[in-house]
Amino acid sequence: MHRKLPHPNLYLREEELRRGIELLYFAYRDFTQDPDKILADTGLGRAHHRVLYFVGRSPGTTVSGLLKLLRITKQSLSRVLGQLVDDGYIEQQAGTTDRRQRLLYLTEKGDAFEKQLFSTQRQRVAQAYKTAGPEAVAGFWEVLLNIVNETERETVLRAIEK
Amino acid sequence: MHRKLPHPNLYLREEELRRGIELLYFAYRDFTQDPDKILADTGLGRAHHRVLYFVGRSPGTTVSGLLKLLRITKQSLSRVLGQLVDDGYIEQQAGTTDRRQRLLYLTEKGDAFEKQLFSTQRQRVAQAYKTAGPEAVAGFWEVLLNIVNETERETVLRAIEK
DNA sequence: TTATTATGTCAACAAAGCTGACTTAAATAT
DNA sequence: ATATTTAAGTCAGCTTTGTTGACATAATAA
Repeated sequence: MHRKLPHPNLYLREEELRRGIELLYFAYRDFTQDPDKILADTGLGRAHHRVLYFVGRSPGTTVSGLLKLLRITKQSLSRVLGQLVDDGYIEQQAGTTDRRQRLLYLTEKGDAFEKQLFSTQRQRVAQAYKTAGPEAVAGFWEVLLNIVNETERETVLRAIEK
Repeated sequence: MHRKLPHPNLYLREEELRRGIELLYFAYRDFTQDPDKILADTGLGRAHHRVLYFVGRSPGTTVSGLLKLLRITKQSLSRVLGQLVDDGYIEQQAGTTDRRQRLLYLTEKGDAFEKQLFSTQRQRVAQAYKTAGPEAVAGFWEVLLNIVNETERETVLRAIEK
């Protein structure tokens, strides 16, 4: 594994920090483009994808759980979520212990669509994992996790907060 | 270094792919928030930051170079770039060999502001590099680079296309 | 001389965020 | 019991940042 390592004593140098920033920017730019292409044909956008993704990842999550996770306002979420419900991608159920809550679930249609969107990113990420190898993947996770706000790392590892 | 590795034969499993997707999303979400806070006080936004960043990174880049790099339309760029020029963050010089080109440079003011914005991200990324260690950083770069569109990896490594 | 290229501009529109004000129903606290 | 807080939703209007389409100017290339 003759992988280029950042110099042990110099890995905080500006050049290496900027490389990380740029890679994060370009990787994010390209990895969102796959689902965006599919979404363009439906009436939905990237914001809808996020909601589909996280509801699929954590069925039964609540509206306020999603709000915290996505860090947007309820008015923004409401618009997007309303469309997803109207179009039959998401179902709402009143909470059992707290009936004010709306527990969110993907419908079959929503599940199928999420899978379709995921499959494009799956390919891209799988190819990257495969090319880079398991040790690189572990490093990738570790650095990204440490870039996330410290207070939210636990939440991120659990994928979603209910 | 008892780092958790993805299982060699199973590293393409869905769970591990979704972990990568989520980490990318959350890391991006949090690492953009630092400069956004500063930008909120000026009249500028994230789009302006990107232009400042890449012009600073590659002084003398052209308008069309930026357009390809950022993958936005010239009308979008024009609005943002125009404000940066009007506000004295960026200077334009006619190209020497091709006088139609506008070569872009940060002014002193622009350079100072870019440095201020960068410093917030620098801290975050430096801490993550330090915590994760140099091998992890190498893996982080390698996976991210492989997530970028294959046709643009060279460009990304050169930071910017002129 | 003509066509193409680099840049810029006007106008209109869309996605997705925001603030502020207000409502309803259910759960909690006093 | 009553009052307060919480979860969710709604209406209205605004901002940022992206998009199309049409057209203009100056410089380069054919």
